[in-house]
Amino acid sequence: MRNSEMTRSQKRLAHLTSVVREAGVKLTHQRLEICRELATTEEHPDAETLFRAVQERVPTMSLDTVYRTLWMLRDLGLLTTLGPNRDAVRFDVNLDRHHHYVCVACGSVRDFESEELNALRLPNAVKKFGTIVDAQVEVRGLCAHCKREKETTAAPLGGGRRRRRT
Amino acid sequence: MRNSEMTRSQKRLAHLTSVVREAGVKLTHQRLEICRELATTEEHPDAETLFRAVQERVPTMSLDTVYRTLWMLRDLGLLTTLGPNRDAVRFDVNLDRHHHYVCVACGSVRDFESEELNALRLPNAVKKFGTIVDAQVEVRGLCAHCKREKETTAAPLGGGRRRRRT
DNA sequence: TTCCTATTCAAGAATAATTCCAAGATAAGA
DNA sequence: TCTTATCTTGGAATTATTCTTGAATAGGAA
Repeated sequence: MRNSEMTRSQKRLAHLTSVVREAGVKLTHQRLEICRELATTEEHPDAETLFRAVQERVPTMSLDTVYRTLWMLRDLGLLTTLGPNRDAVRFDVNLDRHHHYVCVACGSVRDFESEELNALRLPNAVKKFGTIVDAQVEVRGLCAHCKREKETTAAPLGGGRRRRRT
Repeated sequence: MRNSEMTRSQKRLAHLTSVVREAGVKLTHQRLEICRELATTEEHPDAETLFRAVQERVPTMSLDTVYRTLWMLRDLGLLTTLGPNRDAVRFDVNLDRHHHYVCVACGSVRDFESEELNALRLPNAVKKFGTIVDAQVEVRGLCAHCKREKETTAAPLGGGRRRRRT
């Protein structure tokens, strides 16, 4: 089968599995099935939803494995999470129009303002989804502090997500 | 004191309290202190952080009150939460450059693409925060489905956040 | 001011997402 | 096949958030 004949989800699955393998991570039955599920979804599922879907094919699947696999895939750059990756809901009292810089490592968020970004025009397709109350840019990156930290201590893969409270 | 002489945080506090009052919501000691704390912060705190800060001035303050007050303020449009307002972390396997439409009511997320948005230029100030791996637009609004729902049933204020699983 | 009462609060129990732990399985190289 | 480092599981542990219930109080009325 030539690449051009593969469906979108087939391509995705091939990409997922090849990157996992190349990273030297064992491609277990469980992980393969999770990848399969991820490859076909056009949604933004949570772990529980994936768990339930995969469980139909692998009845012994555990929720913990789903979580561990998802964080591992994230660490390999194969998926992202929506919003700042956090333990708790965070509140924003800044009522002025502004945008966010989110550190993908520690979850800290910095505000910034930009007339140019405020003026951005949205495609018409968006209006079909529903009403629009706000549009803001979310920039993701590694903040200066975490970058320094990462250069000194290399964390292992799939190390979970929680930043323990101190 | 003229308005122009008020500090940013004084203005914020005045705005918070006046909107609360006008909404016919009792401005209790606890709520006032939470507003005070919110007015001074330039961060994006979680409920626990606010709780600890306010507790120094009001030792009997309960965490539940902080949560209830925050949701109430959100319902009045005085603050927002970061990211899609959710119970669980959600994952995004779409590796193509894309943007999100997030429903503020049900938390559903739709992807959309836009060459114009992909090309947006970030202000230099952002680069000082750290490295940049991605920039995406997050449009918030009320999705068609929730809009319809809202027109038929009006929910009370401060009704919490959780969408119970069905 | 004093009283009334709907609203609000505190404390702890309940719920639910996510992670940890210990012991048994298994992928993949030799 | 054999070996072993890595993985998975089920259940227990954590932790963010909400619920419940009886006590407290803001703000209007007398």
